[in-house]
Amino acid sequence: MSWTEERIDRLKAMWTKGATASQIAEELGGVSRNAVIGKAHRLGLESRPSPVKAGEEKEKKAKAAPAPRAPKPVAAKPAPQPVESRLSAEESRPAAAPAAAQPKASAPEGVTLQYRSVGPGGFIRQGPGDTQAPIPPAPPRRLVPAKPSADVADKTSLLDLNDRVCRWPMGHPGEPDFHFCGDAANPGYPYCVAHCGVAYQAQLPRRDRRPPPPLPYGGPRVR
DNA sequence: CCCTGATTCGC
DNA sequence: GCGAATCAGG
Repeated sequence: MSWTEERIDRLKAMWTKGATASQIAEELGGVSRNAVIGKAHRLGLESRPSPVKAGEEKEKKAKAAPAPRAPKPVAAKPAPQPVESRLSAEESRPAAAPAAAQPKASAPEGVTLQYRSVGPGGFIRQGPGDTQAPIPPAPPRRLVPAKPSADVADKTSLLDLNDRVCRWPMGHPGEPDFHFCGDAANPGYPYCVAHCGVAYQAQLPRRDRRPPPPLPYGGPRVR
């Protein structure tokens, strides 16, 4: 691969935007992370927080008489670039829960079991044997203005669940109006079609995705 | 180990 | 100019 103007522009844009060299290399394809870094420097792109550079100011030319470090005399391999398709576990996993963070609060007494939401319908049981400090029940909280009396009346409760309704949790366990979606489940799935779409987001390898037409390159990457 | 960017230096 | 090899920190 050669550095066409187009590719250089992309490199510049992404580098400026803060993408890592690895990400840029993947995005561009056909180049290594090192190639990207090398090119970025040759282009005079401003260096970004480097782990190594953090502790400079010392040594400088502290090359008293150390080994001039000769690279392997052997010719370097041409890097076949097998274009292997890899999906990290992160990327291929069903999507994360709508929300899972539990605010800290003082622990009430007499509570022996706590549940922590870790995903749609998923819970991590925390028993007495667990070393981790018990996570107190979520105090009442609202992400949106409370709907005064949007009661659980006609909402799908835990007892209403069966394999024909969508079990996508709405709200958070413990909250007064916590319920489940309850729409007709996508046959074979625990959720309705809409929530399946949220839960199972197949992620193609970055290089196989359609390049995001407008900058900035698909926005913030989740990590 | 993984990741990161910086640098060197043969090509 | 290019980028693999290497370094070095997190």
